[in-house]
Amino acid sequence: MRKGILEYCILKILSSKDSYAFEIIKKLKSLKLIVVEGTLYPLLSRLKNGNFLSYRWEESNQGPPRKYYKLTSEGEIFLKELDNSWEELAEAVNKIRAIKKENKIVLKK
Amino acid sequence: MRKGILEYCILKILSSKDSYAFEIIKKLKSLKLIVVEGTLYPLLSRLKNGNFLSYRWEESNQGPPRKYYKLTSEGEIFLKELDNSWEELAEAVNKIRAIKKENKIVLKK
DNA sequence: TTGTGTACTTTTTTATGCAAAGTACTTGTT
DNA sequence: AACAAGTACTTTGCATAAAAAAGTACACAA
Repeated sequence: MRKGILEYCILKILSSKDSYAFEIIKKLKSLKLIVVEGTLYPLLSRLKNGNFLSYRWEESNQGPPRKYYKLTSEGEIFLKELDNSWEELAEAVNKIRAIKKENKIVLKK
Repeated sequence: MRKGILEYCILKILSSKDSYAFEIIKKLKSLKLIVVEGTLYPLLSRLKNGNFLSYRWEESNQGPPRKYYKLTSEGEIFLKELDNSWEELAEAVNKIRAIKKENKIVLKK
């Protein structure tokens, strides 16, 4: 439904610190959000193609080079929109969660 | 991502009161969750085919007959699972929302 | 040299959600 | 009588998103 929750999480994480895919996956896992590579890499590419992210390569001393992603100014604006969407969604769902069970009328003998 | 938010909302609404599609749409709209028929009807069918819902027909005095959906016992169990999923998701997202922007070291002259 | 951990990429499948168009009943308006 | 508007359910077809799966490649340790 209101798509973009994962996108929102990724952008939010990147807004605090430039990061690369593998690190993002580890962070999400530590927060109990299972995300696999097959989901994250295409998502990052989409965000980059949409001009919400840019990247640079950096060497690593323990493995292959890393692609560090960074929010663009468009990305920051988009992040604010997603922030509002999340609040609206959470509010709506919480209202639904608060719905009381309707009392059925039970006829006494 | 963690699919099932709409499903969750529908089941939760039905758990409080048997209802029909048109009424559910109106309720969701009033909560600012835009849902259209093309989304809801197939979703209700899927839930029925999965044995989470059953239905009965009821005449209406102002329009065509209505299909009232009702949670099955399997549906109640599924609803509890979705309830947990939502809590986990909301908790994870809120943790991400709380991430502080990293201070960049600025060298003074 | 074999395995493990790191890291990115691509392809394929599945499911979700929406747009759009269609059927059909009731009530009110011209 | 004809038509529009509101109610109510159904189906089809498309676009996108997420997951599964398989692949490439580097570093290091046993």
